[in-house]
Amino acid sequence: MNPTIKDIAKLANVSIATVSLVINNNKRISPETKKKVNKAIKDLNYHPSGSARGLVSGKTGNIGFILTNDHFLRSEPFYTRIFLGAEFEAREKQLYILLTTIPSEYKKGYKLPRFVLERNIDGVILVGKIPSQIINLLRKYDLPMVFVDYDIPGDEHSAVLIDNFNGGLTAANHLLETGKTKIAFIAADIEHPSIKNRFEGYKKALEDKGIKFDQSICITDENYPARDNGYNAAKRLLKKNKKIDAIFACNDAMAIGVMQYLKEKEIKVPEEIAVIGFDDVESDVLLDPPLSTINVPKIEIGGEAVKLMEQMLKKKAHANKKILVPVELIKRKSTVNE
Amino acid sequence: MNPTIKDIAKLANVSIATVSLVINNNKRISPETKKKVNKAIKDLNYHPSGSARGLVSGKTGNIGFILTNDHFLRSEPFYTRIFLGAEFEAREKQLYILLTTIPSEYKKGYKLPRFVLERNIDGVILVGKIPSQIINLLRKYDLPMVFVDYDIPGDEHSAVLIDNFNGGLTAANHLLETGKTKIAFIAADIEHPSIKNRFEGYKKALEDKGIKFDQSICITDENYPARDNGYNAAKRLLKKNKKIDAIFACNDAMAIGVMQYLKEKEIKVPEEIAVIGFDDVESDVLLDPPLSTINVPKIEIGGEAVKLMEQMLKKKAHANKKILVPVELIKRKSTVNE
DNA sequence: CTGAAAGCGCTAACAT
DNA sequence: ATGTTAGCGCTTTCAG
Repeated sequence: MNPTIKDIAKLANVSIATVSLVINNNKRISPETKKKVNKAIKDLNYHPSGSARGLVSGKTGNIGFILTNDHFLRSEPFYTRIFLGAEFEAREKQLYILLTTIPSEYKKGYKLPRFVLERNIDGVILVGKIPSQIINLLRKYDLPMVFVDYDIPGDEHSAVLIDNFNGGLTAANHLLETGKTKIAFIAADIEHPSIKNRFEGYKKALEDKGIKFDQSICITDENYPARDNGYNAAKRLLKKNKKIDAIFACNDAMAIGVMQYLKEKEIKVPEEIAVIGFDDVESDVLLDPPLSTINVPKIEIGGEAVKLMEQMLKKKAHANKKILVPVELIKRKSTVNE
Repeated sequence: MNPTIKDIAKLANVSIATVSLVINNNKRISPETKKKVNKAIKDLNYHPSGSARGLVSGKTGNIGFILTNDHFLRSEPFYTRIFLGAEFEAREKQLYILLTTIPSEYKKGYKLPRFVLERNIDGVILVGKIPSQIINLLRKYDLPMVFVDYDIPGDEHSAVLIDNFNGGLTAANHLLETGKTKIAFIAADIEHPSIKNRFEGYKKALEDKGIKFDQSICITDENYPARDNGYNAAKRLLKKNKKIDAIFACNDAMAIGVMQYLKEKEIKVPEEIAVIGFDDVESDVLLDPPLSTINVPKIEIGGEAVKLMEQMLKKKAHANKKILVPVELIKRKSTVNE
């Protein structure tokens, strides 16, 4: 059986209170007893029980990580990598991440994840777009919350956000610099704040160069930002018979679909149509040609979310801190030859 | 504040013991009181505290999921998808997965993950190759263990294993059926049971066709089964100036590297050299030509591991049950034209 | 069929 | 500086 605090107390000839104080590094304990107790702890290979601690302190050392089903199941490892970054940072901080998914659409009768109901977590990280009803339900528990990649209005929450506006701006500027002027934009769910911001950045870049924004070469109503829909959007775009010389896809998944369509139609990338994506997922380099994109530091984002959460748990950060993570242009052959 | 069992007892006019019995579905409770109590539970939106429950029952409802660092950081989402499968199944079973990584190499002074030391889990799933010293440390805690994709000798553990032998056999047979006879095999860490079994399957297929096994076209000493090393292995293979007409890579990551090398050398796939991998990772279809492979049902494997764990926790399964998961040939253009 | 009471392992007043 | 003690919220004998 595992040793308990009593065993340590007995072995070290002190009270359990003293042991507890030593465990928690209380300063008002003499060096000798501290040493004595620590020796007993080491000798018995003692570790305090998480449950017991949790019961009395109300702290579990766990952080909930909530993702919608569709984000979780995306084939491109975008949110997965954010999770990995979070897990990595959590380990450093001696915390654990409990991951769970929720439905993408709220339905009546929906129950919150068990870990919030049963208080198995100290705080919750919400990643990507989350139904507002669920956010409201969650608000009733006074759990620290950190949003990731979802910019809901209001100021009473913390968030780690991607600099989507600048990303959109940079991507479009890059295409402009390579001499392209008829730049199409494709997306799904333009109401998503992240996508909207990318779109705004794109518009701003055009505006700066004095190029008139043309809604007719923008597709923003595909139903999900996946490969198929990228393929589909490219098809729709070219069916219109507009002369475009570049496509800026709101994410790499769609860009990959675009590339596939262009390859089928034997349209030269980037000479005839340049393509740029957004996210920088693993498989971009496998494409032919490799896909230019805007790198989003996914691992870091996960890490930042956990850091922020930890600060909030220690009351070192206000519950409304926002972190804006910069992005970076990655030039590959889908936009520049050589 | 969250309601406790006392609040329910008060509201329902019963003792807390009765409430507890109702929660745990004890049969010797009258339908009326049961109804009364359940109403109170619903009215107050009560959920028992995980910590309190854990403290007294010794059960946490959490399962540890242990992966080595390098597996975790692999760019191909293989183990990640097994994790997703586990998480998916866990949710069904009202369990939570705590993921953590451990070093790939054991070092003295290594401490087990906090969740085992602090008894935050009821059982542990070990995925991929795990240093034996760590396995031994873990054995001291009497936690149910399920191994995944790692076939350690002995019978005192449960495992979910991939049918690697048949996979290797199938892959090689497929190449043979397309008329290839000089089939190279490339791998890293041939001591890994999974890889060894793939190799054995390959050998068996050759033997069945009466083709003599040729060690000189097998490379089994690359240091890690990643893209770079696949590239490297292909290079080494072709430098030898042997006439080979197919390459069977021990996994897709290496196969992707092979494809890259062949493309650079302008060697036609599959006409001159056919290529087949193993795993069926997402990006296979993006390659040019798309990569034939052996599909490993990653999501299912994670799910099976959790199911098995749950059975063990409920004592419905012996602690030495082995599950062998079948694999499937996926024909794509890297081995067959048309 | 239900209740009283002990106790799981720990923390945090409060004493000394 | 250290010990005593009262719970934290629950399960589980044991009585009734």
